[in-house]
Amino acid sequence: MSENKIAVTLPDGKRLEFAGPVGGGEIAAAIGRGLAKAAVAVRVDGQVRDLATVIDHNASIAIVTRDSPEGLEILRHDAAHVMAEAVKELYPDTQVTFGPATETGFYYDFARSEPFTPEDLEKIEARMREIVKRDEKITREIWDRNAAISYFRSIEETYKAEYIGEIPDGAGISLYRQGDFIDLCVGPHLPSTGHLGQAFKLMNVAGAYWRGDPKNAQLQRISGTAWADQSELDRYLFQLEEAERRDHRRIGRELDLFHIGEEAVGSVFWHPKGWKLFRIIENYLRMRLDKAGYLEVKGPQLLDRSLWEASGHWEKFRENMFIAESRDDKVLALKPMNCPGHVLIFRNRLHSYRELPLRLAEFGSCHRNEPSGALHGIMRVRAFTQDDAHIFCTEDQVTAESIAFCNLLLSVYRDFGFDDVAIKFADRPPVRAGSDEVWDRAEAALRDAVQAAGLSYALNPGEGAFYGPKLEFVLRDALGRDWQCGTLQLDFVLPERLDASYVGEDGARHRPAMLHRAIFGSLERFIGVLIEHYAGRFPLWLAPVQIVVASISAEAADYAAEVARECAEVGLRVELDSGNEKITYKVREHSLAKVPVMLVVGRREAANRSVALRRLGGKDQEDLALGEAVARLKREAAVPSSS
RNA sequence: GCCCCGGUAGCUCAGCGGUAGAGCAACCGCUUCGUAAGCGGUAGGUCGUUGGUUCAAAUCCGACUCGGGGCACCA
Repeated sequence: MSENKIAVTLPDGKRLEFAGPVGGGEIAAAIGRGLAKAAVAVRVDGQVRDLATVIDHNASIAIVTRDSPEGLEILRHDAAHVMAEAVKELYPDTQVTFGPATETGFYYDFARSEPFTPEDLEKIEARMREIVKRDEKITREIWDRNAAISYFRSIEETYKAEYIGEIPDGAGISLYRQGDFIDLCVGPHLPSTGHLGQAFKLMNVAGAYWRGDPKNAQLQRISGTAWADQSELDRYLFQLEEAERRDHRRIGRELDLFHIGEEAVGSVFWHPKGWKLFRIIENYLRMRLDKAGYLEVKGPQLLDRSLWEASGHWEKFRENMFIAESRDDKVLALKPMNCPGHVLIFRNRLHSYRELPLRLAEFGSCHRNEPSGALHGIMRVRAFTQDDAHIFCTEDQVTAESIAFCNLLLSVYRDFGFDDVAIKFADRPPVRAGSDEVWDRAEAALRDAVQAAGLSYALNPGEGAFYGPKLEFVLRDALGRDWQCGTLQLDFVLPERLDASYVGEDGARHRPAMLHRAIFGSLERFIGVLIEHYAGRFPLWLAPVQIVVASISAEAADYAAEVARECAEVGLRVELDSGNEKITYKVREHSLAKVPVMLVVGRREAANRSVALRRLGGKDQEDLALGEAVARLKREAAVPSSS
């Protein structure tokens, strides 16, 4: 009898003994009633399992609750199953395929000849809520593989049958049953559909390929969001609204920064204020690059086909290049990248090892013929400006140059208010140029460098550039969203292909290593990120219009003009509003235009030669002498890292 | 590129078989006013383009185009 005893160890080290094999639910109940209620699964020796799992050996146990990360994932996965059940009830001719949890919810891909309409989504969501109320028990069953295949074939679920056919033979096939709905699934799942709760919402329908391959059938993906409770759901929905309010396309229009039109699909028409912002950012970075020992160059837009053939782009990326023809029948391409041009500049004369590292920088206009579906505002365009540079150096210098670059990049990001930066290391992709030996060296060198810089990184396997491994720098914005902007790529291939060399200490010619690097990636995209990060409320040094001087009545108009002149004289970007609107109207108008500072002047200020300084969104103003206000604003508007 | 949804005045949107409307913005007056919308008036649209159905199309159908949400892509 005593050998049947089961002892479980809880996360806090406490041990519980049971007379025999025991279910996860019973363990939770033994610990406490509250826990039993919140329990959705059990972790047995590190593996998350159904709550009903019977533990028949001594094990370390943790009860997974619905609000834990694992619990939430199970809940979302269940939401997908409940949705599939609802869809099968409402539209029995639909086939289910695959339906996982996502970061904020879940989706399920369905095969159905009729498209799902928004009204269908409402019906499906309503049916899901019913299924939750039915509180159907969810149970796990292990089937024989062939039995499972013929079962799914018999109910005309050909995708499921196909998928099971590819699961390796052996352990049996795990199925989950809830009500009349049976789905192939490894689990784990909630004890019953009632545990899902009602904090979910269907969001949209979209196309998705079976197994992500465009050659396969296109399925209909219904996605939703699901949370542990209603307040979490509400918070998420509010976040979505906030993201919409900050959408750079909306703010770009509201602040008159740029527009995008069908006359130039995928390109940006920069308006005066947007272009001012662009130039502020470009000049800031130019200043940083000058200080960091870069040399700015400018290469041609159109380059001959032969160069792209030599670089390898013609073979690998021609689909994405805009091709042009000259009148003497030469074929040229608009550059999609700056590197071949920089190599041509480098090898235009012989270089000594004493000149290395040589850092050639360019604000390079690049054109890439992106698929139409990929375009998105100014974030993903066909014509963009890279803050590109190529560092030609010896292999020995790679580490030091990489460290210097990482530090420069982090410092630049900080100046823009981004303190949270993640790094990914992308190693060799399946399709690549260069031998495995070269890749071994390149990957090792880059990894050494990032480690030497004292930075931690996550591996991003197979995502390197075709010519070399890369570091990707991902910044997190005010809404917690990630944006990949910066990159550092090590390349031993292109110098070889385009025959770049330098004369070494030994008098012989050597191949330089080449570091491709960008901090913003694309100026257009980075500006889009900035707009959303700041919700259009730029810090003073970035704001296209820093100050509006607004007069209260016509009497103060002359003085207002003088104030504006004083501001402009010290280099502040200022506009004058001495129109005959009421001050409340002016305050509202310039607040909506997100101008950081208003200097309000009326009869009183004109008499005292002072200004009332009002900050964007502020309630009260500060009365200052004109000279003091100007001096203070000038100080505040200083470009960071400029002194 | 693929699937679904959409395109009405500069912007936000109503109209959804009987021939185009509102608010804001613009323009013109009046108002000179102390911190997020003073008042009045005027002008503005071949309803994305194009073909079809109909006595009649912004409205129904097709194609194209642009945009949106995804998928795929992202050197």
